[in-house]
Amino acid sequence: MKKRQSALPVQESQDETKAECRDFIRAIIAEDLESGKHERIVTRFPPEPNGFLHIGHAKSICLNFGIAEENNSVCHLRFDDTNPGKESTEYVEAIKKDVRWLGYDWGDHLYYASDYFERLYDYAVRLITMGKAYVCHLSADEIRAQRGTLTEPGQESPYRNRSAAENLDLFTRMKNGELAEGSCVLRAKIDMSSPNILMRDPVLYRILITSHHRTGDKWSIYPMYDFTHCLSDMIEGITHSLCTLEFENNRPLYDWVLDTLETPCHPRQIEFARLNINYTVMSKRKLLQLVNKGAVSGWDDPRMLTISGLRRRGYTPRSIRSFCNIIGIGRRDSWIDMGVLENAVRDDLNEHAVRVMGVIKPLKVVITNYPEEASEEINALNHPKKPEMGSRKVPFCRELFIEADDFMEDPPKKFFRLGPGREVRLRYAYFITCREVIKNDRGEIVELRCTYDPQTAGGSAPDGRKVKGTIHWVSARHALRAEVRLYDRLFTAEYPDRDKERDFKEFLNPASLQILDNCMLEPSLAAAQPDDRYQFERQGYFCMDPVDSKTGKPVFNRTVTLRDTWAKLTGK
RNA sequence: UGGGGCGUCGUCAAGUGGUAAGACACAAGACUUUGACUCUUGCAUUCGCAGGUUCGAAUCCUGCCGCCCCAGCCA
Repeated sequence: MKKRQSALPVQESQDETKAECRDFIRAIIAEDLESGKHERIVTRFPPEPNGFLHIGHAKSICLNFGIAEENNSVCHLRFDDTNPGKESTEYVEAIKKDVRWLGYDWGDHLYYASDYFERLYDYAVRLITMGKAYVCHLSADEIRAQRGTLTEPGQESPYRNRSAAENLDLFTRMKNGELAEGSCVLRAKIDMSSPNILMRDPVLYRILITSHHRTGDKWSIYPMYDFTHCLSDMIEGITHSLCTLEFENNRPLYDWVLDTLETPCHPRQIEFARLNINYTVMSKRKLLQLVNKGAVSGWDDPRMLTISGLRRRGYTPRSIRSFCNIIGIGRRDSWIDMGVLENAVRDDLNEHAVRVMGVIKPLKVVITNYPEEASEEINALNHPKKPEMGSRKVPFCRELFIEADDFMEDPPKKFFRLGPGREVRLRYAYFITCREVIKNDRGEIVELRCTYDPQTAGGSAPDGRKVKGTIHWVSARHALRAEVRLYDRLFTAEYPDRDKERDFKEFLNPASLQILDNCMLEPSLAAAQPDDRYQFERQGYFCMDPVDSKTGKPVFNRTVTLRDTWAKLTGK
């Protein structure tokens, strides 16, 4: 028999999103601290500014900045900007904004690999002098052809054994822009027969006659990742260089550069599994394709799992940190269900979001026994479990809107909402009974005629009678018109990029965005500010779109629905 | 097929020789003026498979199977 322990009744702060459970990386760090190997831990988050950050980066950010926080230390933000053709300051600024928004602070530890170009060049010269690097005139195709295969060793370049002096001269001319792009590269002299293909004389520098977003036209050669990253880590005194699993093959090269150069310190590279979430794609390259193709409105489209998309969708930084904490750090290829991310926001918003009433698909209701010109102010709680969050007044009058889905002419069993002759409660207001269904020429329901019971003010009956259903409503006369955008997953396939035959874009979900133009919200929402988040009771969490909202006509994005047992039951 | 990794519930994930934590999902029930929230209960005799060592193995050994990464002048 299996015994499950129930959750411990530990009271934790709502802001507690730090990892309580120690992953293998934190275990290594704790060990290095205890053994005295390091007195202080320094980590870094090193994005290339060639796109916007996504939820996968958030995992790395939470790891690196989280470890720094836990150890009273610092995490550097370093831009790995060594490929000028793809990078821009626009991306740099977007990345800084996103890291800050997530709640992390790099203090004055903002760095750029491009700041190290001069020193990197000096290290390259040193390698050449040591006879550990050479200028190679083979074309890209020739280098590929001579690199060998997974099972066959590579061929040594004919340029491999020229003198250091000659190499130095050539490398200087590369630097001075005297040589054409593609005419030659600087290569490490390691081992063309290494079983690790990355060690077969990897390219260290290439000529790129491209202007760099920070160094302009100063350089005509740019260092490659494998040469730059380890040295940048070393220069900054990084103790633990955390990266994703696909860089595992690069680690011997990382170590080779630092060992060969006999650098004063040698950061330890540790790899962890990158984040995968189903029904979406994660790589910047693919996200960029969606942006360029116009499949989404931009990097911040609320359907994108970019940090900026999630922000616009209504996710809170706290919910993203909590998500990163929940999924953990490991070395296995894993796929996280989209539902885990959604749960993280739900939990957070359930705790903090103000409740309001909003009708997304309006159906008019006329309370026939309510005086024509009358109206009243009904008290409504901002949060049912948190009286300290206060209450507000919601106007009520003869004509209202209710959710079209809350009425069925021929309701099935267990349908607790409105139907002909049925009585339900209007939240915080009165019991109403449906007396008549009005249809148009096409037979569509356009209006309901109901009566209310004045005795049930506030929503309870003095005679003690119960109603099964409580529905939300908005006064027609006072309603604030709004556009509401409902989002569904961006892809129809669980693993859109797993299919080798078909392009991932073929799996785009044509119904991922639904725009409802004629939504009716309670008037208190007129005070909503861009990015404000609410729970529309019985519907979900919504946030005011900061881009497309206009005065008098706000746009609300649905962050996530509420859990809906009824929909699940009816198979919707 | 060379090298490097990884295989514990549907999905994540603890566990590192002493007899399978936790979370999500799922199921049943309670509560409910949100079919929400909350609460209660259930949910791996078994750790990719097969052998072996041991009083005792998810943990050690051997063999096999499966999945991921590497042949950019990307990062």
